[in-house]
Amino acid sequence: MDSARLVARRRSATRLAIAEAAARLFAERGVAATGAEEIAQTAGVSLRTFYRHAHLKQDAVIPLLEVGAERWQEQLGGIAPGADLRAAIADVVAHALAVDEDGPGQALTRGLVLTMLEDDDLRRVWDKVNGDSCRVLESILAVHLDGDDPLAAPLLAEAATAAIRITLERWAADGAPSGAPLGDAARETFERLSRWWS
Amino acid sequence: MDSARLVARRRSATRLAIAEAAARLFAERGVAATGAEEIAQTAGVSLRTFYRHAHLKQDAVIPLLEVGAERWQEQLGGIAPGADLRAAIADVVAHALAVDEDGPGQALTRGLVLTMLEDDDLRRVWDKVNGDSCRVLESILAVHLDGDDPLAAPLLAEAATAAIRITLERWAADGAPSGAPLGDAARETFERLSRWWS
DNA sequence: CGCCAGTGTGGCACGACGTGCCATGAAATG
DNA sequence: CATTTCATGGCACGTCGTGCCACACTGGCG
Repeated sequence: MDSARLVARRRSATRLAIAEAAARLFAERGVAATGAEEIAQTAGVSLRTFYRHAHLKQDAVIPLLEVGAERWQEQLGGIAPGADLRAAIADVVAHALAVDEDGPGQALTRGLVLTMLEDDDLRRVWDKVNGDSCRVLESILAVHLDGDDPLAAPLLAEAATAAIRITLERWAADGAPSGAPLGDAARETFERLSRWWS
Repeated sequence: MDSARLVARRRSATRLAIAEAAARLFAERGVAATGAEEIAQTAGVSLRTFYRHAHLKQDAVIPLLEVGAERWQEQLGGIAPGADLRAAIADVVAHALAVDEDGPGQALTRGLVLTMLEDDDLRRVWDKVNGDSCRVLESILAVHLDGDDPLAAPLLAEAATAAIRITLERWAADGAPSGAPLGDAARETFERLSRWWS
């Protein structure tokens, strides 16, 4: 029973090892100039194992972007049925980017985002991750407000993911966002995108 | 001098032939079960020529999504410097989806969007196309309103592309959008996403 | 008319990618 | 200790995507 958790930890550990090796090599030489065998060797796994965890070579970095994704799930699942959805989502957005504020992962994450925006292949991965996040969020929101407006869920999901994406892209490109914490910047962007409705 | 235009027409003709063949085969068997050689043969070109027009096998359908993209360019370029940007973009959004209203391309386009949303590989292409459109639009808008708010261009671009995307996805999935023309639906969605600022 | 760029195309070969299949080894269960 | 389960490794194989060269076509120039 407890073994399942242990196995899952080992799985995600190798996934992270592969992701970090891929991120480092991609940042150095780009995706096209990095062989899959090379990433696998750097991560200390076989080529076959590499492709078990990453369907495409470029997708190897995705686990690095999904840290904290499980936080979304529970935080969104814990919203009371009658609560103010917009305010609740604003909290989720702010909290999503407030993770490891000033932590050691800051520089690493920033370098990863920069690399993904510059490399043609990784930009496609960036678009896919954002698109998937938007679709997942929309399906979760649809449960909370089924009935009334069919556009409510898509628009709210779009506003939330766009706020996170735009904040991250500006942060990665322009350096620190004038000193304000990332979470607050994302919340402000989201509020600006969604303040017009109740 | 006129030859350049003629050559360009021949180029886009073969591009469209490849795109239509790919769209048909992808809809029938999916991307994974369709060989590149098969698409090339259906389009009447060589395998080498196919890969000259589509860097990736899945990207072969992109030209079908870019019809009318050049209309954006000139329409956006024709905006007066002092005009109301939000209203102008609303017109562009509405006009973009009003193209060949009730035309023969309606059913074809709807089938293509449906296929792209269902197939895992094509959904990545869908995300890429939308992301690229958003980035191009943002760079164009940045020229029109440089100076004041650095968030204005990203947010406006996001609202415009999201409005088009959400309208198209709902139209493809749920059938006709309760009788309203696509252009009007997209304009309404955009207004709703962007009405809060001047 | 003949020669010469420039350009789109086809054919070939080759490296890289991604997967199906089976064997191995380690950990949990009885 | 026997057995089941699961992640991994190794191998082979088909497909993808590209670099390179040759060919055909078109338009300009002496």
